[in-house]
Amino acid sequence: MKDTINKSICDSLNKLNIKYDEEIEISTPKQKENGDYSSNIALKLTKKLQKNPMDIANEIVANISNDEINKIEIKKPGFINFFVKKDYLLENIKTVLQEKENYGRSNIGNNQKINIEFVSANPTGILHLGNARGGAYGDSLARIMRFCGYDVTEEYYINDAGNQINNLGESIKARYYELCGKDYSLPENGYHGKEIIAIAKDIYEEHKDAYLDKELEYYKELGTKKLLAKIVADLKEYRINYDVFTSEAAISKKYNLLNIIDILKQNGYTYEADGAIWFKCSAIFDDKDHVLVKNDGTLTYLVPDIAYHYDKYNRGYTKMIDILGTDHHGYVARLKSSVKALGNDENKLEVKLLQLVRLINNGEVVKMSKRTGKSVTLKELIDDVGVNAARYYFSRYSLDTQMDFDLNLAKSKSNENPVYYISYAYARICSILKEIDYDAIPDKFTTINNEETYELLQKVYEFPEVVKSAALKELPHLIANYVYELANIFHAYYAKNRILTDDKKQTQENILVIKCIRYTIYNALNLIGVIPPEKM
RNA sequence: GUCCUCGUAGCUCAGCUGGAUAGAGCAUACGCCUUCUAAGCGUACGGUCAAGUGUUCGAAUCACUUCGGGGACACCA
Repeated sequence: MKDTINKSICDSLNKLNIKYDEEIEISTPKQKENGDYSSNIALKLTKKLQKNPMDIANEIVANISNDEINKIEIKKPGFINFFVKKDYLLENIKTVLQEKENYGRSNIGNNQKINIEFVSANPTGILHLGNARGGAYGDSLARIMRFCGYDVTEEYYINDAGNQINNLGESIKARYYELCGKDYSLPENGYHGKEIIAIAKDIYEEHKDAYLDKELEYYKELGTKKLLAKIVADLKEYRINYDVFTSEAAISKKYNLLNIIDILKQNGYTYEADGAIWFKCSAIFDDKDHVLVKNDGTLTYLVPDIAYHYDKYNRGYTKMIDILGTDHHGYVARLKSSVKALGNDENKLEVKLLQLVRLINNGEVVKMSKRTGKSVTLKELIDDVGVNAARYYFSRYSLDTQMDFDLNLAKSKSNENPVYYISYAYARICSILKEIDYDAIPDKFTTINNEETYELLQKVYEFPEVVKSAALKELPHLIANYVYELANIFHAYYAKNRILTDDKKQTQENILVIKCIRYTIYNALNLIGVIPPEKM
């Protein structure tokens, strides 16, 4: 419908010989008396034409003729308001019923290759709340973009090398020795999570003290393997299924990290100082240089990360999205610098920063830390409130809102989570359809004529646009909010209108209408990883 | 100290490439179940959009300043 109005305005402008290069904005007014659609084109043209906007609006309107439009009004500063015939809404019912679970799908992505890397938590512990947020965002975005015709790869980067894995190994070893009654102190930066103790216990139960002479390497490998398996299992339960897991160790093998440093050197972005090799990233985007090779000859974390992104670039994506916590924000400039220093286009790499989730316990902020093991795990969250509630909860806010999370409150109030409100609408529809179902699509709808139904259908009609907008702006929460609003309109409609009536034709058409709602709710929820129940 | 980010109703948040009277939910008060699920619907109450200045036909939205919350500033990752 917007297209039709857009075209009408364009035609009118042509007739008037007015040139307007930007896209004409057509919006849907909040107040009903301001029409179904509205344009501010006259206001935009005031400066250019040096004329009163009301006069411009009048001229434009005088040159519009379109039989899909009922009437056009011009309001105060110069808005042009369109009141349109509702036939397109009835036509859209047919579209929804034909497209079913594909309603809302589009091909704006044109098969572009997109890589979304998210969570990527080190395998030194299990996933916690912050990962739940990043996970919900990344996976929902992937689903939305796929629905819009992008070729999306969901990727997890495993930091399975370096210092923190040494610490992991040491931590497990220490716990194992403890169980064997031997003394072995936990490293200063050791991990204190329950899962670490559990791994040590497993070793002890299986081998008693026979493994005391095992090398550190054994503990490292075993720990990484077990924790990663746990992470993957938790993610799967959270309805995230990655396409690719890339391991830091594998990247190091593939590229020989020294070669990466050599390329940086050849491009003139390194220098030596204090016995270390530095990355001259301040010459690009960063405000400080950083060390690549420490004076003891070992590499910093930066090198494998640079190699990893180099590898991603080699895989030919048109866009790569990294989702990181705001605590990594200083890292972005470094990373982008490295991309550019290696001769790649840094604009293809987009870094999304999510505000960290603060955990509240008994009214006090708890510092979450994997090292100390103080946090709420993803698994606990899922077990306590369910996947649907958790996914919805984290999908409904934009990434830059700071969230306080109170697990007790979340548990006690889980019924207040809007996901139940939406599910309830879905279940109500399913329940009616269990009574009577009807499939045949009529050529013409003859019984639909009340405002609530049109409002409902209008919302359904907007769904594909909302999906596109969510994909382009990379904002999954638009979907979460949309489907809530749809449920809201449905509940109001349901309260006022009987769906099963004495009139057969009317009942049939009502059934078709609520089926549209059902498909739309289902498709929308599916995009944010929520599966609505048919019964509540 | 430098940089980033956030500040909208009592609470949790939408709205942000500038548009018309700033929206929901929760909480509070009051209504609505003989009929398809009351996990629902409706009404009321609630706002100097942190403060200020600027940009312009028009600012919650953009720019600058100030104040407040959070975060980052390692030869840790």
